[in-house]
Amino acid sequence: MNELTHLKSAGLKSTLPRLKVLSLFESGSERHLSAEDVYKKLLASGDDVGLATVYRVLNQFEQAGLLVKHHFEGDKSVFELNQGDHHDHIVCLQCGRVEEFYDATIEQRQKKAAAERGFELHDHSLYIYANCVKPKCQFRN
Amino acid sequence: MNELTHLKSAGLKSTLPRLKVLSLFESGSERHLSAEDVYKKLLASGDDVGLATVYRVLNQFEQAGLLVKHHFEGDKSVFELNQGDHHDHIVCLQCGRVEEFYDATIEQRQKKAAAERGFELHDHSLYIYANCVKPKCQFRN
DNA sequence: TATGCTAATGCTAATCATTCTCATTTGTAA
DNA sequence: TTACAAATGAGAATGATTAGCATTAGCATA
Repeated sequence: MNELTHLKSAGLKSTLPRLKVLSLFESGSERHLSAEDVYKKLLASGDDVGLATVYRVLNQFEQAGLLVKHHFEGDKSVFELNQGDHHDHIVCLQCGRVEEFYDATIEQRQKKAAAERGFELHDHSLYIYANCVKPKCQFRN
Repeated sequence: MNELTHLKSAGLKSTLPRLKVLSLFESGSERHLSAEDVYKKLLASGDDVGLATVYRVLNQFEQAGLLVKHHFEGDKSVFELNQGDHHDHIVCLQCGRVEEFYDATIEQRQKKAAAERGFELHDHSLYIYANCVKPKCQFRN
């Protein structure tokens, strides 16, 4: 299933801005991008889409299930391609690097915690804030 | 250790706005309050402090370790008294009710997940979004 | 392939939470 | 009581995100 099909099946017209945003995520240079990031990257590559459009498209893609939105510490939200595999995130407080992880036990205990208290689990967000170490960590970007 | 001592040991002058904010949290009518909430409650009880002061005081209290700040889904942050016991939160998507829980296994697996990937865990945030059921849930407030 | 309609885009202005500025007021230590 | 730094209050400023609206571009049809 390619970009075009993705858009169609989400009931979205295949427009230039949408294709560009989508292929930016699929190019995979960086997995987690904010609206601002996307906007700048597109400008840098000569494609000029409006910032408002970027916001709109990102939200539509999230609704359509093509992207997932996250709120890391701080204010702005970031998006990543939805590849069907749920995972949580570890964020380096110094360099901002993000690593993904999945822990079946944690998932299961959450479900249990909710159930025991009479809640029907809908969703959850788990972010681990940490410091990564020498080779990988590029202090403050 | 009373309010005054708390403030002093945090290097904060004992001022009227600070005492009022602190006792609001200690009165315990509601555990999780946003800056706006605090502001309105103070106004309602005849104490008029500026909104800017509320924000300042809340942040100082957080730095001082008297309060803990959370970012539930949505935009505004909420604060709660820091009683030393770390816990996570389940938030009802319908009525907004918040319940706290602690799961040692989850805590431990998080530490493990970070360590295995070469991170030094500093902090984490875990929110479960769910729907609570009949008796307790007051749909949409 | 040309036409028309609706959805999409791109500005700019508006919102909302939060922070900053700065003149005025208030704790507090001498 | 005095003096001074720290704290407050009001409103302006900020930063991310959204809304409003005139213009443009997909896309289905003739």
